[in-house]
Amino acid sequence: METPTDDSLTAWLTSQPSWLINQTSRHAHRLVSEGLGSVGSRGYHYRLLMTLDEFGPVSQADLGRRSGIHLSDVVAAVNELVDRQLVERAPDPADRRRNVITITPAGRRERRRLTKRLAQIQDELLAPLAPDERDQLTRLLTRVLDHHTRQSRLGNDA
Amino acid sequence: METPTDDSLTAWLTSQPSWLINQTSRHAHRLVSEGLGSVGSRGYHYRLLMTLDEFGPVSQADLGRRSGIHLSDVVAAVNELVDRQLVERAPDPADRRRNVITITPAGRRERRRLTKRLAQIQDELLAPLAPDERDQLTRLLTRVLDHHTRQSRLGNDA
DNA sequence: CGGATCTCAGATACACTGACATAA
DNA sequence: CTTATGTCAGTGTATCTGAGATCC
Repeated sequence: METPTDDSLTAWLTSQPSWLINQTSRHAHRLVSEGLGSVGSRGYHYRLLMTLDEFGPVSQADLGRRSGIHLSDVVAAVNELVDRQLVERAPDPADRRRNVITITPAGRRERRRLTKRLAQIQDELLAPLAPDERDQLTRLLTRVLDHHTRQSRLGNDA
Repeated sequence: METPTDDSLTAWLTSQPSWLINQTSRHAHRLVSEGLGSVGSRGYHYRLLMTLDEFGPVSQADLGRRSGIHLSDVVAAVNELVDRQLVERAPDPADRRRNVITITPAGRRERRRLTKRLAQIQDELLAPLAPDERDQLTRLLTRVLDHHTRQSRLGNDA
């Protein structure tokens, strides 16, 4: 399969891992967007609520680093979460540059609701696979992702 | 792992298949974009050249259906391919609504060049996996993707 | 008429860049 | 002076929506 024949070009392309991963990602993204969107949230909102519920009140810069969301996007997403009263933004008296973000009880409920929804989505996404196959896929993807995450970090920080 | 504990929320999230697939897709997409971009092309260009080289001169609507690219995006991408003289656009005398798109010899050469580049990229993408693991991953993703592609088609056409 | 084709303008989600003011 | 923080405006990409003109 290294060199495709001229009468099976698209068949070759659609069997390449990069194509399979990108197309599957489209479906995954669609399922997640519909799932979270049906209750008024986006991926950024969920990731921020998860981070806040686990690591407690933090500054926006910390929030961005821990969640992997760019600082400028944290600003916009936190604005939206504040509007929906799922988090609170307050100046840090100890460091007046900082805004401390705190999740509210309503935010915690929303976070739990979205978590349940996301768990259902995994089931839809991997519907054709048996449980042990799902584990296999998870392990393989984890290794691929770890590899590239480490590669990226070599150039970015440290 | 159905219900995450409160002190491992982000660990739970980053082990979910939807997250693994979406993040891996980002890396795959980056590798493909860099690879094709280094020779002046994008994914759309490549997919269109592949489709044209396999299925011969076709209308833009057909091109969109066969390549899976939205018609409005076919228009823009074909414009760019015409500018680079990789394809030719000519009105269909038999049906004056249609534009018939034909790949040029230069387009064929470019298609072969991009194919070789893309094969290398698969290797970078799956670097941490052994050959049999790569096959496993390909098979699992193919089944997941087939399932959702069929699901989508139930609502779209036919 | 209904339907197909092509084109363009715009929207979305995610990610990133640059500039700036402010404060440590 | 340098660095960190927060904010805003803007870029880029893959995808999709909607409107309109044209033609079968």
